[in-house]
Amino acid sequence: MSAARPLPQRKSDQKLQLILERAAGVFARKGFEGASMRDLSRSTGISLSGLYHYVSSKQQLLHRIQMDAFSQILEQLESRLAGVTDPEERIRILIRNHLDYFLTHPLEMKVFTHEADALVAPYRGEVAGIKRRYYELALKLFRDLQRAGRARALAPRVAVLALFGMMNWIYTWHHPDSDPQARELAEVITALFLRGALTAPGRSGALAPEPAHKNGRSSGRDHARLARDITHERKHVHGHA
Amino acid sequence: MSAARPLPQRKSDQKLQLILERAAGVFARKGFEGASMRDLSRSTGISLSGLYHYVSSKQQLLHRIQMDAFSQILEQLESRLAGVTDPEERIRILIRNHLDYFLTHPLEMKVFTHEADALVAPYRGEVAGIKRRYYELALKLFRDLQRAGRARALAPRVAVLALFGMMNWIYTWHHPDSDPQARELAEVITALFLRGALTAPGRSGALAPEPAHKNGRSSGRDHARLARDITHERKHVHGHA
DNA sequence: GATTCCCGAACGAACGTTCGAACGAGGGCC
DNA sequence: GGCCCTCGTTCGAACGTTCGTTCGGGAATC
Repeated sequence: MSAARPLPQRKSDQKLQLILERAAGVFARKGFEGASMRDLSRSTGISLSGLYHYVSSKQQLLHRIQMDAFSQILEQLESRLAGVTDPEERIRILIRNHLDYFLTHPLEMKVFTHEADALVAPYRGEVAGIKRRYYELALKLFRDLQRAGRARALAPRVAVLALFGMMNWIYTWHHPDSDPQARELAEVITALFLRGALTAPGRSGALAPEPAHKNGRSSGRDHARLARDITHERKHVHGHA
Repeated sequence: MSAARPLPQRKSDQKLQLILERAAGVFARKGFEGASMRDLSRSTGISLSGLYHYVSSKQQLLHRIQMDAFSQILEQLESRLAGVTDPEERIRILIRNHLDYFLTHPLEMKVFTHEADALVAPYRGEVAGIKRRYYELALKLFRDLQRAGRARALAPRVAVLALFGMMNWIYTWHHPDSDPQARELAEVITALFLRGALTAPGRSGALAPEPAHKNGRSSGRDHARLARDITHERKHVHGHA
């Protein structure tokens, strides 16, 4: 999982990797347009002009971050899908894979989710291409589920994009030290997407075809946590009370 | 529905309204940081310095747009909920109301969805406050559904934010002239959120407790449309082939 | 001695905002 | 009517700052 990306050998590769990491952080915090190359210079310790030895422009830097992230997530998904044939299980893998990458690379994920429109002419098309491959794969997965007679006749485009909405929106509210991790998050979203929030209408009293684990605490806790998250001023990164 | 906001009387109020509308458009197209007051000057026909007669700063302009949008959506929701007691129906109203506003004010919706973090100190808190009220209302609606024994024991915070994810993500892919309008969109999302994508496991052959209307066309159409949307270069506003 | 790495200084452009002067409509006063 | 003064409105020009990027020249490495 962490050895998927070839470790940088040469020293200059390491420095480029540092730049990419810090750039993802700076872009995530201030937005692509709001972040300056001087911010990045400060964050990396490399002089402003020194950055241009590794990167040809700010645009290319964003392009590189987005391409790396998408390539990785797509590649990992394809490898996890290999050999699995059950359509429902394949959807579960898609969700789990997306959230795994999301929560292990929150900065990169925010950048390629939130700054999808910031790229211009030459770079834009390339990112759009890999993004399309990803969405088309998801669409195919959903159609296979329908074709197997296991999914409702919902418009596949809307259903799939709604699913991506659930997942891609997470970066706006997820706090790693107080919110569920990838496993539980994937369980909730999978349950919602596949079976919905309602209990079966017939046997409304006797539920529990689902795991239903550790969710008795629908007390005031979530309430207070949500309120804090929505209000959260920009500074407080973690260290929750 | 359209007469909810008092029509501007005085001439200068009309001009302020024009500025707010165009600013929403400019911010939606270029992002808050990426848009300049000179862009807005060009878009309104008002001179750069002239804008500052109506607006005290760029930040205050964004603040005003976001507050107006959120006030309107929340106010309309509360009025639509009045008198309705069935928990499931109240959730349906929330979804329908959100999407109605979304699709009638796509620019404003994108601005307050995408630029939620662009505001700073004095303005930030106020927007956070009204946003919190909205999220807390949604959370209450979901808890009521659970308390009535009609919803699964999912973590309410995650479930509600997943629902908002489905809806708020729409601005990234929805094209008004080729995608479903609010009614159908609300139906799909409501169906997903409440009942999920899967058909009931027992009677997998005989489906159709849902309307299932006009979804026989799971042909290559959606596929092609999705591909186009994901790839869409910045220019092509409409006029789809 | 060539190549890679790195930086201080500067470039021109664009940014948000301010300033002072002009304009036009309106009202009281002669 | 003619006059002045006011007030809401508008603008060109400029302020100081920050932006992305470039350039020329040094150090370090092979």
